[in-house]
Amino acid sequence: MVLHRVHHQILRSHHLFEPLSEEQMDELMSSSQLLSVDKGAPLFRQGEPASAFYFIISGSVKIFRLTPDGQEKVFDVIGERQAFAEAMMLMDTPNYVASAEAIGPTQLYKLSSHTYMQLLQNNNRLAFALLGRLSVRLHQRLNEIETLSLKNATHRVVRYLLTQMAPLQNAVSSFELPMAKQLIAGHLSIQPETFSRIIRRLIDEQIISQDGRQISVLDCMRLQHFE
Amino acid sequence: MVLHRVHHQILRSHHLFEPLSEEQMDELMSSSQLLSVDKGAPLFRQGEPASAFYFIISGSVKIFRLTPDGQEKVFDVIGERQAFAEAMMLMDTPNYVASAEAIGPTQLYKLSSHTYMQLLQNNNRLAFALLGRLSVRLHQRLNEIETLSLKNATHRVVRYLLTQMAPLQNAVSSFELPMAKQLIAGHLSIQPETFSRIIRRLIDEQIISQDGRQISVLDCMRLQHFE
DNA sequence: AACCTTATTCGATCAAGGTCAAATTAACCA
DNA sequence: TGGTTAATTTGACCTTGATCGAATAAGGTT
Repeated sequence: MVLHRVHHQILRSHHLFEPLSEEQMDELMSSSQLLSVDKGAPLFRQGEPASAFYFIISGSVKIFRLTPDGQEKVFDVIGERQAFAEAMMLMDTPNYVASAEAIGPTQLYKLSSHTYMQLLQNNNRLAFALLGRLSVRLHQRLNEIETLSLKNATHRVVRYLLTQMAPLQNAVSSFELPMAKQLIAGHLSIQPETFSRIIRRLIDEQIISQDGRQISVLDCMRLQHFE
Repeated sequence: MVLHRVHHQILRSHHLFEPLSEEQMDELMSSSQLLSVDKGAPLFRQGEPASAFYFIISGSVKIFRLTPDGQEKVFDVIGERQAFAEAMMLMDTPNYVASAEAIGPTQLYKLSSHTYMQLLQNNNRLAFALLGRLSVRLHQRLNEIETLSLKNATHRVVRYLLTQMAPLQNAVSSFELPMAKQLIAGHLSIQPETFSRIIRRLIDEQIISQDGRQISVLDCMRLQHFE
């Protein structure tokens, strides 16, 4: 019960729930369930009927599709205090368009799309919040398409590293890769081997340094203009 | 004036305008302008402040970005009776995230985002219509990302052809490429030469036939499983 | 129709990056 | 902690598709 109150606080700090009244919030929560899942646990599969969306309390989840030849294409990795699959509510297709799986031990809420949709009907601020979210997502996708269109793999990796350090304080220039290198490679549509080789080249050129999953950018200017 | 009435009819048949009352529609139209532009006319450029969205009466418009090396990446081609840049209204960034240019003589309405946003505030059905649009767009982008992630160029071209014939009647299997082959190649992130060669191979294998911009699919099954 | 411009096609060459095999390292679990 | 599995790295090789040059075809204009 105490936990629930903490969770309510966390949920409320998110765009999608902030505009709800206490009663509405309670209604939503009473139709939701808290899940604790292990690494690799599937949350939904592409094609399944979509009746819920999710909010992550702790851990992280990958959103992906399997390509015809069995390779997995990661569209997104969702972290703590973030929602996903919320766009599904509005889709004319009532089925998920991608699959979701925990990439580590994860605690998350499964929320009823139906209940949320009903709340939307009567709360214009809520509709606006959702509109805002969707347009941000759309923008993210545009950027991703641009990244994928970049000529060579090196550009893609460089751009990826730059986006990872973007939200950083100016002072530091060190960050942790948010997922296994395999997954990052998939995200950039290159092979793990190629990713590894490009990172190696950047290290050899003393543009970055690496300690496990920790990356330090030594020379940001050269990184930006690499190759 | 007669023209205007016809146009109103056309606009009203679109999701984004159907839920408006007559008065609201008049209000929106009075803050809009009808543009007639030639091929190549720029409508907006990436980075410009975004205060309007558009609806095409006739002709078509490409949405694109210029990559660092000057190549143009076409995200989308918008045709008759379709709206574009409507997602910009809600973006926190008040600037266009891509550029738009007519790819032929085009007649279109430039509509005030500000006015539309105000109408949104008081019309929940309108908000829902917009939400629906955005989620469709999002889905389109996901599919495009998947296409770009497909290993080889042939897969991309095949998939493109298949999506072009998807909206067709089952009986016929012939369609016209909606834009210059150059642009299609850009859309698929391959070179025009490569596109041309893949088409040639498909013709040689008697899977499709070509007459100018007209493509006929002779053997849909083999197309689907090509290579 | 003659002319000019742009788009498409084709051949030849070459480099980027995928594939396969194998070694090394990191992560996990009892 | 030892042992097992999965992830990462490296090397060698080879395919795909980009690039360059040039020919041909298709549109547009006067």
